[in-house]
Amino acid sequence: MPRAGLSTARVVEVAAELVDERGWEALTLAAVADRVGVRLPSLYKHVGGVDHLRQPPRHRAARRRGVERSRGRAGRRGGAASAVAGAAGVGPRPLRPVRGHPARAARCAAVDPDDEAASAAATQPLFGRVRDLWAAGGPVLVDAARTVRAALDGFVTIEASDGFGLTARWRPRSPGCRRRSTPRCARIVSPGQG
Amino acid sequence: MPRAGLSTARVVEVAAELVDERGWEALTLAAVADRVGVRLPSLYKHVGGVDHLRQPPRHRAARRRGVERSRGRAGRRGGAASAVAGAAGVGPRPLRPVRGHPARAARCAAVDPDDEAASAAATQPLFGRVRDLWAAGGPVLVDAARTVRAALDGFVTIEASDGFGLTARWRPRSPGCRRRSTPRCARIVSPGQG
DNA sequence: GCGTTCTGGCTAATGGTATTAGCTTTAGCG
DNA sequence: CGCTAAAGCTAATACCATTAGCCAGAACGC
Repeated sequence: MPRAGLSTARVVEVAAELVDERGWEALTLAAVADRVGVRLPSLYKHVGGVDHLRQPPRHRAARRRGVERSRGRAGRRGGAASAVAGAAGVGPRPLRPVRGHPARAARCAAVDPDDEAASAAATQPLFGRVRDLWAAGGPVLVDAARTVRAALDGFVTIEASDGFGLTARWRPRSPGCRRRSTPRCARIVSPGQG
Repeated sequence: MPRAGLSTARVVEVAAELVDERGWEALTLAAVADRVGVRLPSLYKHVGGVDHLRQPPRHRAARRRGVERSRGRAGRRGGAASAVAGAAGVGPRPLRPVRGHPARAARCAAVDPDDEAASAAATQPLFGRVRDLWAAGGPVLVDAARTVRAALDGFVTIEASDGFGLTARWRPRSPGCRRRSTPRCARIVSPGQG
């Protein structure tokens, strides 16, 4: 058996590709294993399970960066605010970079809720955009309505599911380290037309 | 075999109870069947499948009501705006009624995206609340940050998954009517700490 | 260079899930 | 009563995630 040369990062990356291409529904270990050219159980040598692949990555690093930037450039244009907003694609051409890339979207949207500075900085531009659209009225109001509707969805859903609670993070196996309990992962169904 | 006297409405209702009590993760046909006192496959006589139970209900009716109200009371305090906001619990005591009731939350959040009037009316109060919190600054800013972060989550996620597209709706079986393709249901993982 | 150890693959097995097919019983109606 | 349609049921299929345990290749100490 030749080795596939996998790593945790590689598996997570392929999973994200899969989600971007075929949506969250298509994210199964079988699909990931198939794509990296390995049998399914082999993935468990690199990731903790399917939940691991569903988690948005690296809050801690993002948090540190966010704090640094917002300290240095508070109040200015640019900095953490525009950086995160730019990453999420919120702006004149909303969501260009994430449209059709759900995994990337999850990554952008996942700001550490405990980091007030980063959270505030991340979302201020969106807030401003909604306000402007709303004030403008007319045809643009449709965009505003949709934006705020999405806000309501996210707000209600997250509050109702775990109230911005924390979830445990998976770590690679190491000797003497038992796997901890399954992280609490709330799922919502995207509200299409019912 | 005595009959359990089920109906589509009853099954959906029990499923919602289950979600409220134990979360979306616990919503399985087995659990629903157990709770209504019936074997699993029997549920297929009443619902189209598990996706049917996950869909937020009754956009059409909500839409009609929303239009009527927003026509009659546009611009006033109350009306559709405060009705939906009240249902969602957005206000001085945010989300009281839905906290711990994810199914109810999904129901509240699911406004027909095509109905601009209803959508706008539904979400205006949330928008106003965020603006006020933001303007107030200080400790309340945490709430504002979290609220807007949730907005970003919802916005980005929905846009990325189906861009506010429509999904098919399930109907009870009838002779000569084949089941249509599975509705597109995007799931997101609630962004806990990563 | 050789043997040991660790790592990353594998197969097999378990138990959960949704779904369909086809049978049986019940309820309702002439 | 007898027929029919609906509402249960069992059985079977085909996924899925997860764990256990085996085996070969790579890395490392001698």
